[in-house]
Amino acid sequence: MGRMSCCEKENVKRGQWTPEEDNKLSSYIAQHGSRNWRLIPKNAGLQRCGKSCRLRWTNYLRPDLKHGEFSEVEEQTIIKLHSIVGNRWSAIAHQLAGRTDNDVKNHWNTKLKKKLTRMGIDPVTHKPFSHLYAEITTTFPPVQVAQLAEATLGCFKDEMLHLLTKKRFDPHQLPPHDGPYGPFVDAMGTARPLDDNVGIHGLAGLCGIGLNDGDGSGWSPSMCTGSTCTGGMDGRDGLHEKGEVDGGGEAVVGRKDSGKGSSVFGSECGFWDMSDELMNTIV
DNA sequence: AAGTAGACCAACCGCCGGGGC
DNA sequence: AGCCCCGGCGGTTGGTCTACT
Repeated sequence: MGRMSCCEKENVKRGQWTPEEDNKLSSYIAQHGSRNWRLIPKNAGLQRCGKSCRLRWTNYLRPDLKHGEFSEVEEQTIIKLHSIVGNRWSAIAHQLAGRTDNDVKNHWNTKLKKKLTRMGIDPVTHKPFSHLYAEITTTFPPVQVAQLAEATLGCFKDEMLHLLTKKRFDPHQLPPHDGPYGPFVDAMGTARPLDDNVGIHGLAGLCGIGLNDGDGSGWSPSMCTGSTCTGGMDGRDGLHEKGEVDGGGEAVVGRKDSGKGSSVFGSECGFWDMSDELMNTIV
């Protein structure tokens, strides 16, 4: 039995905020500040939980917020920062005056992810799909390539299927290998044997797809969120959050302790050129 | 005109870390 | 040291709007 959420403890209202509630909250905070969110709804005469008030204030009512469309510059900034810090929306939002983490997250999920996909770039790894395709076809036998293609349905199916139908797997082009299909060459160019529990899952992480262990029957497009790898890795943001691959390259994207980044994408993808100054402010 | 699907976004949920006791 | 509360965060949900059939 878990602890009740703050909104369950009291008889509080939920759902959309009314203009009167907004007025009450805004005027209370203007007078008394925003310390102690637990007391604010009580003192302001609101039947809301403190958490809901805080969210309403930080995401909508704060006077310094921008509410309009994201500019091209803002979008570029989000993409660049996401390529470095991953889904750390608050860190990204701090670099954008007047934008909240919720704004950034929503904009990423609804617009930018699709934009990158249309450009042929995997929004999870920020690598071109062609790069991923090369990794797939030089690493896996045809059966697994087909499975990957199937698992990719629902994620980036158009891009991947196009690529996967252009070239077939050629076992003779495999590099020398230690494991059943040779070492898994990850995003960092680091060779990993498949039996170290990273191989196919690592690739799945690169593709943003989820995989099951076992007989292969668990392949399912529904497992794929498009932005996170929900199977086989850490279930959250596998490659990013865990820093699965050591050595300090793309795979450190999103690591909270990452101290690198400015040149991370520049050489491999010819992609982003993040200034160290900007990096230092967010990492 | 009605129904449906997809896009968008505000709000909620659950987890985590920090601080106070 | 352990517990509790609070605030912050990222992921997810659900309502509304719009475009399409």
